[in-house]
Amino acid sequence: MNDSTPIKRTRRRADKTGCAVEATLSVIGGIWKPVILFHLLEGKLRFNALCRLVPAATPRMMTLQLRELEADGVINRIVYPEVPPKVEYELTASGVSLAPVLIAMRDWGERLQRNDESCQPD
Amino acid sequence: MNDSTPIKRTRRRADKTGCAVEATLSVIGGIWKPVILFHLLEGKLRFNALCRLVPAATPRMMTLQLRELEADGVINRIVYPEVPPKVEYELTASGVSLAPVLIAMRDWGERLQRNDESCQPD
DNA sequence: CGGTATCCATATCGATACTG
DNA sequence: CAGTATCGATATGGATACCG
Repeated sequence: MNDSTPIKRTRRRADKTGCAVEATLSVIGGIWKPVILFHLLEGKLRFNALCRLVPAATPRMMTLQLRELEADGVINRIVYPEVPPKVEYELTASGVSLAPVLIAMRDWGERLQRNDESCQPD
Repeated sequence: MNDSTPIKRTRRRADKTGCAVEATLSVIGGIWKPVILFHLLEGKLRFNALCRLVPAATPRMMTLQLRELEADGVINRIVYPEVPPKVEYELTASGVSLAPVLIAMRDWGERLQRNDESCQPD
């Protein structure tokens, strides 16, 4: 099943054409990115923990998304030099500042889910 | 029908795994969708007007995205039966309720742009 | 544990041309 | 004006296997 993102990395153009929205999309515009960030709002998470929280994203995708988020400065990758390996991901200050966006998305999604439920009981 | 049956619907499950965020993404999770919706916050817009506001999106993509947004009930497509053809798009109540998300995205994007600016003066 | 590399099917999207 | 059709290039993302 493919239910991944049609989204590719939006350009960083998001220029003065008036769309600051595009700028934001260039950072969180991958399907799993907002979800990942949302989970990280609650605190640091290890790679596998994230994979478990977003089962539809393969480890490969998780890595790719994580790398991009890191490159965009919204998350930190913390490597603990020990055996067995331990890596944690956490939001940077910039990432934390995305909270309003993520919370708004969650809120809206919750209402959507309620509607879907009443239409398609599962 | 290769391309006309496009854009895999991002999973509507957004289930109880805790990710209402995914549910939202299933609706606005197309690159141009948030941008389109954002512009529509200011009022109805005609097809070409939207194309002009989002130059990077080809008419083809614009149509595709618009159709999905319509199918997801966040915009209305109003056809005026006249010559020359006139079609307007407007947010539905559901679409309007996305405002907090869109505004949050714009706000965050504006700050990002300021940062980018200070790094890459144009 | 936390990845990475490769293969490969498919989806996505731009360009172009055409229509009612 | 507001699209649609078709072609083809490219990217996306799953599966699998393997490594430090």
